[in-house]
Amino acid sequence: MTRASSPLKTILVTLLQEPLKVQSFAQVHCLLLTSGVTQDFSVLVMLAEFLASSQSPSSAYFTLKQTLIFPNPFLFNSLITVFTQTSSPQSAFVVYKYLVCDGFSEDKSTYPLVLKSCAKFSGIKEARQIHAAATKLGFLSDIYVQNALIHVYGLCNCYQDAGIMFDQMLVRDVISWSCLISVCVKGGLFGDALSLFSQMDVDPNITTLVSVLVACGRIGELSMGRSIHGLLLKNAAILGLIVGNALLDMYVKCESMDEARKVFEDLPVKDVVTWTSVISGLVQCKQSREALDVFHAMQASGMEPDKVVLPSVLSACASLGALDCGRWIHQYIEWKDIEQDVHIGTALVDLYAKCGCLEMALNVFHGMIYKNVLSWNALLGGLAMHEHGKVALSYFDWMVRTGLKPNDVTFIATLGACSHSGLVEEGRHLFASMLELYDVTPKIAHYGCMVDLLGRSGLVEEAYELVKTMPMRPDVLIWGAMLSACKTSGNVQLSQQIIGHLELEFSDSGVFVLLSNIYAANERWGDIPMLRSLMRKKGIKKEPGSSVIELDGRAHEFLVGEIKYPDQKEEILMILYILEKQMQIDGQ
DNA sequence: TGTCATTGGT
Repeated sequence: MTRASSPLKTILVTLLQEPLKVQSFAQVHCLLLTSGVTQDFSVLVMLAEFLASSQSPSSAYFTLKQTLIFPNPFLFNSLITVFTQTSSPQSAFVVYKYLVCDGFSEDKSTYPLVLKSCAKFSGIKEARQIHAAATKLGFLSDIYVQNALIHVYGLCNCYQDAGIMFDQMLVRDVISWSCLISVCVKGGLFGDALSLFSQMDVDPNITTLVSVLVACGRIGELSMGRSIHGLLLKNAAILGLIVGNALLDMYVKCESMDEARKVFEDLPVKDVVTWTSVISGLVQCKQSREALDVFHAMQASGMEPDKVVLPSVLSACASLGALDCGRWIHQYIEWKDIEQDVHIGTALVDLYAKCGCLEMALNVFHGMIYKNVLSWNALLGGLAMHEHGKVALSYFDWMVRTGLKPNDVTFIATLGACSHSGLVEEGRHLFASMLELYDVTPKIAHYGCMVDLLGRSGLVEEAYELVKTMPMRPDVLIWGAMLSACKTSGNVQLSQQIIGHLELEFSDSGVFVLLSNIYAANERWGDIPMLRSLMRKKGIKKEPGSSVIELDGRAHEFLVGEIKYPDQKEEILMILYILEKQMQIDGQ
């Protein structure tokens, strides 16, 4: 091959590395064509990469075609590869179409490459065309093509086609198995993924094990996750970052935080994914204070938070009422120009709503470009909590008008809003519409909302009728709501019936607090020691009440006894006070 | 020169 003079090549290579305007590229292209550099393969590869990253697929294809003396599949494959990596992977398929129309210059490597682009833009129609062409031209027997087809069919939710491809293969390698397992995981078919793993007749590789770990985490298969951990340790002394992160997240999802912490501490290198897994895990396990501590440690280590970790941190702030910390994060998002996607927006709405800043919650909510059901739920929950029943109902109507389908949480929030604002008729109507209009089957929590709504409005008998006709067994929350209703209306007789159920079935300290509340409201002081001895007999201990306050941006938890009157727990404290007093009287 | 892998909110 004739090599171009080295200085000219250097100049051209430099020019190709610059982001050029089309006009000046034309000049560079002239130089390329006239200098003989086009016979230098490495320059041609650079040209192909340059074209795909800066021009339309048609212009890139035809420019490359003009430049080549002999058509070369490798260079067209480079075009396809680079287009696949851009934000418009469809362009890769356009290049493939031109290749097919010209009737030359594709090879067997073209098929996996262009199928990968289809997987990226979910082009099932395009993938089927490629499948047909590969069959016709005899490329289907290539294991790379087969594996790529399994992948693309799986990602386009055509699991049956992926399975058929897999079954038709005469020889399957570890990639074939990994492809099918990973598409099962992506499609939420975690059980299928694990069953495929158990059927594997070749040794799994690291990638396979990562997919299997994800499946274990999602269905809480802790023991299998642990055995994969053992398998990994046998093969590598130190876990790589992706494998370590997958392992860590498996323990997190299985809520085995001690093991998760151990993996976390042993990881020699941590990235933002590592920190995110631990923080979101702690939030899910209701350890929000620890989550904020880890977040502060993450910042101290110099790791920059991103748009994925921040919703979890905001959620921790929301559940602790750590408004200052949440506000700081909101400012940080604006300062660092972090994309305010639907996750971040929803987490901010939730934070402000839970902390009682409804105006801010509404501001953020209305500023969101895209809202999903969870965004509306966060707002509705906030409105419910702060007794804006009518406003919540109008937002509910608005949500439905936008075409979004409410889910079960939407109804819990909206029924709760009715309950807190005493909107009985509206609540009844909403409850009836759940299944009828929105295809959402009422769960026990929805019955709980209705019992609460009716009970708070003094309709104890109607609430009890509803409990009796429920399609499921009433749980402790339902009876708790009934007892509260009895307390409000002073219906001791009905409460006795309910207590009968409770004494037999439940051992929850909250119910006993409610019971004592009823006795106290009816001045039945004599029954309280009976209650207390029943608690002792059933081995029930009252969990200490707790509250959290924020000081200098840090959340601090206080147990009962450490501070005198944590306002949120005032009612429980009062009851405990009554119980203690009664004990003192008994003792005298 | 081609096929498979990690983190998110009510």
